[in-house]
Amino acid sequence: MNQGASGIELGTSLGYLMKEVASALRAAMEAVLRPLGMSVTHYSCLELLAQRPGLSNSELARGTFVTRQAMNVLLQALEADGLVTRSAQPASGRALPTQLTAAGRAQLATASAAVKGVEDRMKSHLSPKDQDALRAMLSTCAASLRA
Amino acid sequence: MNQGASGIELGTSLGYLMKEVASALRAAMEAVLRPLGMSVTHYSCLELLAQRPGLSNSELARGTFVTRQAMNVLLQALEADGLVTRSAQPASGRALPTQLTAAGRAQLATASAAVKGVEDRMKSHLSPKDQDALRAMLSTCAASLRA
DNA sequence: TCCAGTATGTCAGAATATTGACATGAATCA
DNA sequence: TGATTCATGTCAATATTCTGACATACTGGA
Repeated sequence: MNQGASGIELGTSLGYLMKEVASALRAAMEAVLRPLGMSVTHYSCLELLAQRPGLSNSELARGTFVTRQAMNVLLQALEADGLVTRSAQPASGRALPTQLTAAGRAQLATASAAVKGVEDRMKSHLSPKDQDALRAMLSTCAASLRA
Repeated sequence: MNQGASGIELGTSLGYLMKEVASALRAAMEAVLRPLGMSVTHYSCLELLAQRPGLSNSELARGTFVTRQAMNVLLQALEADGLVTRSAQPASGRALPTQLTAAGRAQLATASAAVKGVEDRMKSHLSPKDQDALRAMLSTCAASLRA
């Protein structure tokens, strides 16, 4: 009697569960990254850049799920700290390719190991088959939401 | 060769996928709630309050995954708009029970239907059995992260 | 009883992200 | 060619959330 016929049952809502896991994951990541002096977005940017060197500001923003304005502020800080470098001249259009420096790679190495520990803990009670199934369903959900 | 042995493979990382779905879900919710003049947290608070009347500020904060300070700011706005009422006297301790007003319930009804549409779209390509499996695995992940 | 530990509400300041806006460069098309 | 549309980088203002801090209220044990 607590919710109407068209309401959402929080206890069984996939959306609520998704938010719960995402929130717990973010909190766990913050807990291990804070001692390293990094935020989640900070780490995400470096990780993305390590796997896809040369990404532009806008591409990094999309890959880390923030606006390009927010990523721009972050990139300026990362560049000032000597963790990344941005080309002075655009290779094409206005996009400025970004690369990790040696210092950036070094900082990332520590953070990446810590974050991997968190992710391992998250899936510690899932069998490899379960993990594959979860991956597939999450991809399906993401695709459905984009449509 | 893009990442070290202990690195995270973004393309297959459950954590990254989770963030992707949560981000897409939040964006979709914002898209339908904005025309109604509500934010996601605003909606979440009303929904939680409808299903569990009398929750305190701190309990609402935990249920919507924000700090109690942020929820406090939101509750003051909701109260000023006549959507909720807070007891003047704590029933026990310092916790002040909160209730939805008729106006709050009315606003929630519209929003809840819109959000249900988003959630339905998200799971539109999952069978009922898949949905149960996804729920179970997400619960497992949340429990593992809390531990 | 007293005290340490925990939970809550709330204020203030700082950090972070978002929306809005504008100029620039490329691509598409009539 | 010229015009339109789209993507990008960036600045400014706003909004939202968080961290830090403090007082208050309950709880459990010495």
